[in-house]
Amino acid sequence: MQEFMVISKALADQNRVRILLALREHELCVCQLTALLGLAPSTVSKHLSLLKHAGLVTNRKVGLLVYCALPEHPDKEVAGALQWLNTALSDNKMIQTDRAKVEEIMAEDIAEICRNARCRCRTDK
Amino acid sequence: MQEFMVISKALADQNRVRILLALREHELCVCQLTALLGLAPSTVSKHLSLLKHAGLVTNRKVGLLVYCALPEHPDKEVAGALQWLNTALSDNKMIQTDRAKVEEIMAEDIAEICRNARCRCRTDK
DNA sequence: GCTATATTTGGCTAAATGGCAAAATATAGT
DNA sequence: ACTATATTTTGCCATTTAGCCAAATATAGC
Repeated sequence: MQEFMVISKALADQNRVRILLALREHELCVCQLTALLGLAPSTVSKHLSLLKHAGLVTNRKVGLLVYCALPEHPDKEVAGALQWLNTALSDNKMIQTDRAKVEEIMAEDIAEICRNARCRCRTDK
Repeated sequence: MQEFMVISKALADQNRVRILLALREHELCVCQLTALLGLAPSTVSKHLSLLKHAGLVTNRKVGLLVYCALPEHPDKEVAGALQWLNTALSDNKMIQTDRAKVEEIMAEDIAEICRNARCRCRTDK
């Protein structure tokens, strides 16, 4: 029951749900997800840590970047959760907008994405 | 997306999940659910109001009693959620214990159940 | 080793949430 | 109308949580 509750609490946040659905299309690094959601990097990192702890996301480190993906062999609790997301939200407006935004992000230079994510709220040069 | 989030937040509490799984077997009134969970009636009522708002539960009033049940024709978001609960938790220990407890509750006199629910925390006669 | 950069961790604040008790509401029986 | 009783609403408190910034960590390139 504990495992299930960790998963259901992980799904109880819109930004985390958006992350999971974005990862259906592509493996994405933290700064790309930061660009998608428009949040502080530390906030996104915390969301990802929670999702990972729930078994909903896996990590792969490549140089400085941490790439996130959906698990390849999820257990039945996780698989059921992801299936629910798919059936309930595949045709959702916000998710479709996100999908388009992810395509833009994939097209851009990743260094540029990371820089923008980091400096998002600075006013000084 | 808003509807989905209401549902996912409704599932992010253990007691609400227990309610939903208990209702698979029998329609139950508020005081029977109160007896099952061992919470204050007002707390259970709040949980039920939330579940109802999410479309996960329906109400039927019979005299003084309010009977709760799973929806007969859920939309796809709700149906997917209930399906997830089923696959993830059918063989869960706590849920099986709850099932047994519900059988006991069904066997008892309902007036007695209600009285105990109401007086659960009084120390005086 | 030093610097740059992506991510994580820690500390903080504001808002949301789950719990209870007490009061209010609704309905049945007298 | 009055009483009893099942449920809901309201008000309160303690805990959790999502967000940010600043500091710490990890890795790559020099």
